[in-house]
Amino acid sequence: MKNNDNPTMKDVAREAGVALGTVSRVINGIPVGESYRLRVEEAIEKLGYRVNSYARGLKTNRTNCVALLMPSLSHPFFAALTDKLTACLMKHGYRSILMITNYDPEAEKKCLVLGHENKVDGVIALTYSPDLQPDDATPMVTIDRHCGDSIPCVSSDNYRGGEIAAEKLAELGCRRLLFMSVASDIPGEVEKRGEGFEAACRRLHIAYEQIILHDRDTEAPFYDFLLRHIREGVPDFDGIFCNTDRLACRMRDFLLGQGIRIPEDVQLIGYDGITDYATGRYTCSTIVQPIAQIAETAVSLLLDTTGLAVPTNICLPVHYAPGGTTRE
Amino acid sequence: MKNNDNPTMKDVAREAGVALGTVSRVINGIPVGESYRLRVEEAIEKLGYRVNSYARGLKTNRTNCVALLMPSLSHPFFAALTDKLTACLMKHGYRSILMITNYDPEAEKKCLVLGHENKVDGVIALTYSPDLQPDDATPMVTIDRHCGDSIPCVSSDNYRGGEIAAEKLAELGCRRLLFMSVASDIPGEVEKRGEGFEAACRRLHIAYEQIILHDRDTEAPFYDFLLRHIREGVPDFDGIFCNTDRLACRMRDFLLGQGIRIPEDVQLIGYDGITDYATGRYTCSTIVQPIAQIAETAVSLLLDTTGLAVPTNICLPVHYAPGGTTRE
DNA sequence: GGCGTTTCGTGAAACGTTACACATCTTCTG
DNA sequence: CAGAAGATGTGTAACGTTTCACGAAACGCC
Repeated sequence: MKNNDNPTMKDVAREAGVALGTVSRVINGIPVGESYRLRVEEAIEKLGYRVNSYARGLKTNRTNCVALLMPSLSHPFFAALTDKLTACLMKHGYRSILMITNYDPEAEKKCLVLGHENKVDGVIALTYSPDLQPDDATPMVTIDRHCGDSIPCVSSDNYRGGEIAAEKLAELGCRRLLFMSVASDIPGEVEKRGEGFEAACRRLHIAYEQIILHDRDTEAPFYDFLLRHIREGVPDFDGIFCNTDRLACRMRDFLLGQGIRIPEDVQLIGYDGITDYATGRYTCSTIVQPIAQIAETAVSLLLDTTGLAVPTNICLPVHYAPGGTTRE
Repeated sequence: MKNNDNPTMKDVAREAGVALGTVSRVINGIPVGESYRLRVEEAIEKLGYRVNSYARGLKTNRTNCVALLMPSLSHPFFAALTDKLTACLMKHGYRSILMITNYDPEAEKKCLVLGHENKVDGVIALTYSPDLQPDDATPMVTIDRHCGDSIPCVSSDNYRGGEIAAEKLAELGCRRLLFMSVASDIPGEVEKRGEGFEAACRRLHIAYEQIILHDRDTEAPFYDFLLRHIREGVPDFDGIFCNTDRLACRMRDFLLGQGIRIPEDVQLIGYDGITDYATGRYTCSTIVQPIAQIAETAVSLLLDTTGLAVPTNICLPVHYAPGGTTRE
């Protein structure tokens, strides 16, 4: 499969006429006499030597690899998060091993075993088990789900996000609100969006209704629900909060197709701040999650883990971003 | 960072009272006497032994890791492809190391070096360099871009896809077509969609115009273009072909917002077949790429590489899928 | 100018596997 | 029944690094 005549440190040492240990020190940036260093660097250059991370990993028990557990990449939030996580890890000199779990706790466990075998230095998981535990002492950080006090979790302020959505809709003059959401069977941080929304509605004395689905694969019930609530082109609601931009975008598309004007007839707010769907010209209003910051926080939480520090849960702020108009 | 008292094969051997080699054979499925095998398996179970892939990789020079070079995950096609590739690789017992290149040829080269150091067994690249070469003898497969005769490339039939789009629009009665596209500076397979579209239009004697952008970051010129071509609510075009679903979806959203009916006033066809945007109720028509099949083909092309077989370019068929209506 | 102290290079011993030569024990064959 | 041919287990030498004890040279100090 591969012809394997890659030069090793030994070859470099011979070429440079120095000891093996000296080559190692040059490579690892440990002080070495100027003339030696130059000779070694020259030899490395000449031979096209590349370090073998497997030999290094075996010896040092550190691999510079982090496992990323994601339920799927077809949801744009996960894709964006994975994108940022990978970029951020690379910046820190880490490689990311991507594992797709399909929302399946069993698969998640298998991935952790695989990660253990692969000696990853850490795991960042967006898990759908209530209590995922690292397979061994590998450090782990979760996103959007608490998995016990020993595992730090980073999320954005979903509860507050829900509140903001309701407040914003109220501010825009809406009085009959609808909350649409696809929820996980095991409630995690994400489900707090609904709680926050509900609390704010109650506090503001605004009528609200909700439709919550547990099936990720079809949006048909949403359409049916909306159709039932549109009488002669006028919807029962004047404000809708969707718990993802993707959902908001589809509902918007549907409503526009029904001849309902947005935002004139119905105000629509999504959630996530995915630029694909929101925060541009002609796009949805949204509650923006600081995706890049979530990724950075997760990474630094993971890499700083000293074994001594107390695991911290970090909750990052969200904000409202108005969408563009649909008319010019 | 990690307490490291993981049991090794030596521990297992001692526990089971057999030789090291025997443990190795059990683990690797090489025939071993029944009683020995049981003893070893028991010891493995009892100690919670896990193979150390770094030791194994060092010895065998095979790592069961494949590097995935992707320009970004924020485009849903790349995300979906990465999702499928990873799933497919996992099924074959391979792990995928994800590398994000940001469409940057320099970054791509660095990723290949990183891959080499990490001793990946192969590389699957969606590259934006015209001539990406593997850093060493590592097998490589590209997607949607030919990088020389020695490197197999898998893509779908973009030229035909463009043709189909034009034919379909013609069939639906359209006579003034528009092609909208975001194109790469260095034309790859993807740019053939436009060629096919153009050729078909000419062949069918249908008028067409096109707007091709080279900036991935803004869609403003598209909106401006459309606005210039809408006179008193009536667009100059009765059929639009967008070179991605994402683009089609945004244009559709915009047109609907302008009060233009789809598909009554304007027929719209996207490209990719991303379920997020197309092929559902209330969604765009599209040319469907067989994403899962592309992923599977790339993987099997990569893993079957024997060093002897002639590199093959594979072109998979695409098909048209009608979108849902916007009215009920 | 001897003597500690620092600086820097050397060589060998790990790290946890696999693979291979060898030993041992059966089984077959003429 | 001797000897060849298979099974099957053992022990050890790699794989390419890092690390560490050691030695050699250079330096400063009273």
